Amino acid sequence: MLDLRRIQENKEKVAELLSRKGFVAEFDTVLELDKQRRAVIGEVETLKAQRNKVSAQIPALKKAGQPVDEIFKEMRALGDKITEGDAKAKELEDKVFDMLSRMPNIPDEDLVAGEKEANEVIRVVGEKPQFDFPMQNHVDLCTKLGIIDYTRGTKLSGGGYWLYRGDGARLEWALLNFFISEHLKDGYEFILPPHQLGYNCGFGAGQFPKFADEVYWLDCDEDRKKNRFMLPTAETALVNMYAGEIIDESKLPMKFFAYTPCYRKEAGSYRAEERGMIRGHQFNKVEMVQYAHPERSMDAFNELVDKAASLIEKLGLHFRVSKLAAGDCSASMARTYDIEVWIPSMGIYKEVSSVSNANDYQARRNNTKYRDSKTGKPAFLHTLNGSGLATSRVFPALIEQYQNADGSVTVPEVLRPFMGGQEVIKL
RNA sequence: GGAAAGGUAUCGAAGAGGUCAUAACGAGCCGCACUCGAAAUGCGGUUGUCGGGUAACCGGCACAUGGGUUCGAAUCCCAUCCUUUCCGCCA
Repeated sequence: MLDLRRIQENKEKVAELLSRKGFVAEFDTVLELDKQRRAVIGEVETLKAQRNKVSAQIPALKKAGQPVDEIFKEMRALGDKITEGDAKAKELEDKVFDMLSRMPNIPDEDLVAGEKEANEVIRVVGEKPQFDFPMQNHVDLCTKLGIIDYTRGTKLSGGGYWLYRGDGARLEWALLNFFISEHLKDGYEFILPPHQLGYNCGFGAGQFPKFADEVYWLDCDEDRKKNRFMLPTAETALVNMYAGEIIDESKLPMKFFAYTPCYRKEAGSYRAEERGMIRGHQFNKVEMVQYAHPERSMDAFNELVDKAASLIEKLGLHFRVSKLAAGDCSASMARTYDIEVWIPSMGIYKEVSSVSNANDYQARRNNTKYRDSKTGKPAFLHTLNGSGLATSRVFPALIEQYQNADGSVTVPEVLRPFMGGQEVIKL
């Protein structure tokens, strides 16, 4: 949610920044509606003040045996006017709120305009592995090793689902355990949230109303606001934990991580190149979230980027970090860096982590505040999130980058403690 | 799923159509006093939000949520949500 005051004060600047996201801002209507809203509120409040004044005198008048019928008659007319004004104000308020809630977040000043093509690679770690034998892709490797069962996954649930089996399940679990142990070491609090969330969570995270069709809905009430949905990322849960609360400034930054599967429709986004487990309807992810003081959210952001990168680096995988152009950041985010891992068979880098700073965009939507020690007043805090990490790309990258000539796969050293010391996955 | 009770500030809790909503009474927290220090005690402070105003300040709203009745609602009525207890179900 954007701050209407910021729009009021600097319409052109905000419009320019939003245009970098490819969003054509039209503020005149909202501003005009808000002006009307304030005018109506002013009128109604004057009437209410008048009513309150008279109401306060009535008990005394009654006690003194004075006639009140005439006053009641006038008050009734006044009441009708108030009801009318309240309705008008509510209508205007709803319109303003709705319009504001559909606008994307303002990108940070240093982001360049444009889409994916304008992303900037800011760091490359490791090198593309060279193989002195015919390289296999992860689908073939996993199928031959019997560690991922695509056929039976499809049998159970259709396209976009798979089963982890045996050493595959162990490897997946080891990855998650490795991530978890690293976050615990860094002092993040481990959260296991519900996987089914209410509409307000999707709204607060900034994913609704725009992306409400891209999640799986439970229940069948016609009114979506009464239904729950399967979370598309743990961010949707974590970022709403303190909605409507005022957090003591000394508690910031608050650092959390959660493990959940992520459920996504991914309608129409399947491409031939995305075979195997690159894009599924359900994948495992450990998600990090921080609640930060606005003045220190950049520090939190850098910490999250470093954490995500260090995980993939410790796994010994070749990857790069990209600073996303404004248009490639999601609607809710002011700034996003992607960690992208090298998938040898595809010859491209695929996102394994997206680290973002929402600034106060999500906090405004779900009303999460901290008490500022300087002013003593509540203020919106900043929320940040980053995958740490999603396994659905790490797994294929790992299988492919660590493959051996005989079709076996070496287990990265950091994962061995989580796999009972196993060093290699083979038939 | 059924029944009953309930939802008021940081917590406990009173108020049961108006003169008690910043909201009694307890407790907590923050000052200050007393003290060598602490405890105890005493005094003072301690909601959010919206509108107007440079400000001091003025005003509106908020008793789970949304409606209704009324000149006036925490209080009466309706719907929804949630909590607790009991019963049922229990892979």
